[in-house]
Amino acid sequence: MTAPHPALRLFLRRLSLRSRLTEEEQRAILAMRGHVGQALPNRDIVPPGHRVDHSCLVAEGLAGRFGQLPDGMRQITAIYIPGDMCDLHSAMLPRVEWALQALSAPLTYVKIPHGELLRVSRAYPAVAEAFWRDCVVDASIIAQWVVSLGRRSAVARAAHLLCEMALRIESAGQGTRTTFDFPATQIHVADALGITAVHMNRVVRSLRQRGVLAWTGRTIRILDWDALVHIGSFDEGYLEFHPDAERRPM
Amino acid sequence: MTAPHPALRLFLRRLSLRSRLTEEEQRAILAMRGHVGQALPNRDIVPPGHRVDHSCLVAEGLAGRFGQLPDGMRQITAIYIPGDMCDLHSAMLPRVEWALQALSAPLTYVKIPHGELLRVSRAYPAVAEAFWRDCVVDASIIAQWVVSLGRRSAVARAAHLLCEMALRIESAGQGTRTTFDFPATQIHVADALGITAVHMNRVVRSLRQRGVLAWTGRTIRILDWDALVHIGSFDEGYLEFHPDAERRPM
DNA sequence: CGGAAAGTTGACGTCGATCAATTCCAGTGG
DNA sequence: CCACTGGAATTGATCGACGTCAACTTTCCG
Repeated sequence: MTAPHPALRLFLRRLSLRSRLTEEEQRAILAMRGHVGQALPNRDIVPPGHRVDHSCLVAEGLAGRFGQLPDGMRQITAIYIPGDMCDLHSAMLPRVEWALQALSAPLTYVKIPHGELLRVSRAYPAVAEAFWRDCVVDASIIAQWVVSLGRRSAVARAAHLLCEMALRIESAGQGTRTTFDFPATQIHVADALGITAVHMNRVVRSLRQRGVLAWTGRTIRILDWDALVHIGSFDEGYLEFHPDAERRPM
Repeated sequence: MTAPHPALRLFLRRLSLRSRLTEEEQRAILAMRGHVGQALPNRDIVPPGHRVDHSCLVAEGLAGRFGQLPDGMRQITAIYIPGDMCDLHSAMLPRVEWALQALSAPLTYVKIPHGELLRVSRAYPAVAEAFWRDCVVDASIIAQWVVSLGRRSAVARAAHLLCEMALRIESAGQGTRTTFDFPATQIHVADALGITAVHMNRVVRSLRQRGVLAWTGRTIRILDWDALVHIGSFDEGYLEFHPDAERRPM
């Protein structure tokens, strides 16, 4: 038996942030088999309108979930970091209506067949609930994006997203909340915030000039965390860290 | 044994749109016990920042999930119709960060204890997956809202939402896609679309003048479905109707 | 060293916000 | 039966955030 892929350990770490799993359940998750893949930005890893039979686990880099409009405009509806199973939900709804693309060059990911995921989740009810809970956390994050897009200014939206990414990256052990690798372009972030690349640039400039942010190349340094939290009126509650003692199946 | 509440039958109907359940599993769902509640708009049914021990199933009327900002602005992140279990996800994450409010006067709902939901889902893996899938469908809808808020104009957003509500209401057996009861106010819809009530009114006027929509009192009549679909560049795929033959646990 | 993609900046236009009335309507009490 | 009331709907005038268009510069990578 070969060693599990490091990305699976990250995935287990993410699950363990919100769900308690026994040794055995953890072993079962780590034992899932998959195929490693690589991808470059601007080409679909998962194309919309098709049926998929596997979920993609980010191993290295960033991935984004894209909604497309007939006029060519696109909107990112989720950003995934290492340890995120981008489309765990496709195990329940295998016909997908969105696209998955790399936001970094390169992106490394592991394709886990739905068969593996369902086998483990059906063998261990606690794993099924951990997967279910993971999807719920994803939905909770998307709901916050709705709030941002609906009611926050462009600068506030940017600040909020940066806070979110900082904490998620920190909790995944991929950096600290004030200094982390962020290989996406301003264009990608603009597509996530629902603004144009031009305006995104002005937003970044504004945050830079206020001495809140330093964003050079692929690294982001947050120089004034409290200010950023304030600008984005950020409240980390929705990220749902901290597993709950009562969440074990009986 | 008393008869199950009619709302439970609607809920089962909703689940059955996407998941296949055996007779026994269906009976187990219908056997869940709950307490009926009523609510008026503008008062929290579920307040944010608290732990809940039950999920709310809409029986009659409309409910909305609200995100709140410090400055008092609010954004609706989901609209629920009869048969929707508003916060089924709270069974997995009982500490909620949003509020639930009535969008109609009155709203009737059934509070189902998490204990009941978890008991049934742990007894029947297929039910657990049906619940999981239901949450995934909710997330899929929210993701479309992100696309709307990020990249569509106000009129397009309104048209898209109306199409969505029409199909959801039709599939719940509460009307047809062209004529249905919609007891929410323009203010509520504005809060869902991320625009002001004033502009919402102009949007409605525009759709009315184009002969697409008639919205009088609590009834909506869509006079030109194709036009509405076109204006909102609406594609119903994300609503995920039609259960899938391969979705049964083995 | 050359080319493409990303980043950056300015000028100008527009969609939707804001402010401020006014009208409509259901419910309520006299 | 009618005045009264408060929320919703409606409309106009004005303003500002962000989009659009069009350069130009920097960075990256072969």
